[in-house]
Amino acid sequence: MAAIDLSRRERQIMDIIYRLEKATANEVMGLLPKPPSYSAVRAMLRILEDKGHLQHIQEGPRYVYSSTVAPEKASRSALRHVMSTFFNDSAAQAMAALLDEAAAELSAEDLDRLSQLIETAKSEGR
Amino acid sequence: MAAIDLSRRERQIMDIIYRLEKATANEVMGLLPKPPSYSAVRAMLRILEDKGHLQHIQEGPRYVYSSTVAPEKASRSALRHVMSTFFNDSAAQAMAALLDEAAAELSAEDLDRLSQLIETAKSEGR
DNA sequence: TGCGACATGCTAAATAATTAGCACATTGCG
DNA sequence: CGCAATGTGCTAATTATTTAGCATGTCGCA
Repeated sequence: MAAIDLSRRERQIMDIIYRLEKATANEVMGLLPKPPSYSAVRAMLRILEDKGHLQHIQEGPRYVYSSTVAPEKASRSALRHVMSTFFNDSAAQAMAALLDEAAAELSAEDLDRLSQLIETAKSEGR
Repeated sequence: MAAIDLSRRERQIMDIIYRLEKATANEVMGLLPKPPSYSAVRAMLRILEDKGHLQHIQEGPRYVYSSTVAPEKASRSALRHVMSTFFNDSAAQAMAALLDEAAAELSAEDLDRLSQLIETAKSEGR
C-alpha cells in the first residue's frame, strides 16, 4: 500500500498526480522524466488503477485520473516518511530544517501565521 | 542523480542508510521489507556504490556503507520534493501540516524553540 | 455524413531490476 | 594450526518493469 513498494515509473506517475490533483494520460506524459510513449503511459495508469492507487472518471472523451487516497492523507504519510528517514522521527527537527531551508521564501505574513499556529499548539498541549 | 531515478530496491536501501547514517550489508538486509538474500543485498550495495550514491570503508572484516551525499543535503532535497509534490512548493504550508500532524508529539520546549527560530527568521527577513 | 484527430484496451516484446549461486579471502577461536 | 563462520566479487538466471504496436471506438467539424 505504501509508496515504498511502487516501482520507479509508478512512483513518478503518482508524484505527478499528487502535484496536479488530477491529470490525463497526456498531462502525465508531458511531465514524466524521459517520457515514454503515450501508450506506455496509459498502460502504467491502468496498472496503477488495478493496484488501487488511482481511479479515473470519464470527462468527455478521455479519462481523468486522481489518487484514491486523499491528498491530505498522502502528504501526511510522505512527511512521516521524511521524518523517519532523515529526522529521527522528530517533527521539531523537520520543521526547523524546513524553516532554515526555505526562510528566504517565507513572507512576514507566513511567519506570523506560523507563530500563531505554534501559540495555539502550546495552549492546547496541556 | 536525484532519488527520483532510483529503482525500488535502491530507494529502499538508500532510505535505510540515511536512517542509520552508516550500515553493513547485514544491517541493511535486516531492515529491508521482504528481505532478499544476503548476496542480493550486497549486489545492490555494489551497484549503488558504482552509481555514486554510496561509499564504503572497511571496518575490520566488513564494509560499512554510507551516503556520498551529506545527510543534511539529502534531507533538504527530500523536503523540497515533498513540498513540490504535495504543498505547491510552499514551505509554510508544509510546516503547518507538520505542526498539525505531529502536534501531539511536540513538547513545550520544542514549541518554544520553534517560536524562537521563527522570530529570528522574521528579524532577518528584511 | 465522412474523415482526421485523439481516445482506449490489450498483448507481446524489449529492457531493467533483482536475485541466487559459486569461488575465494579473512577472521577468530578451540 | 586448522576449520567454522562470515566476509567479498562476480556471473548468469529469474522475475518484474516498461515499452511499443495494433485493433478499435468516439468526437467534432468541413
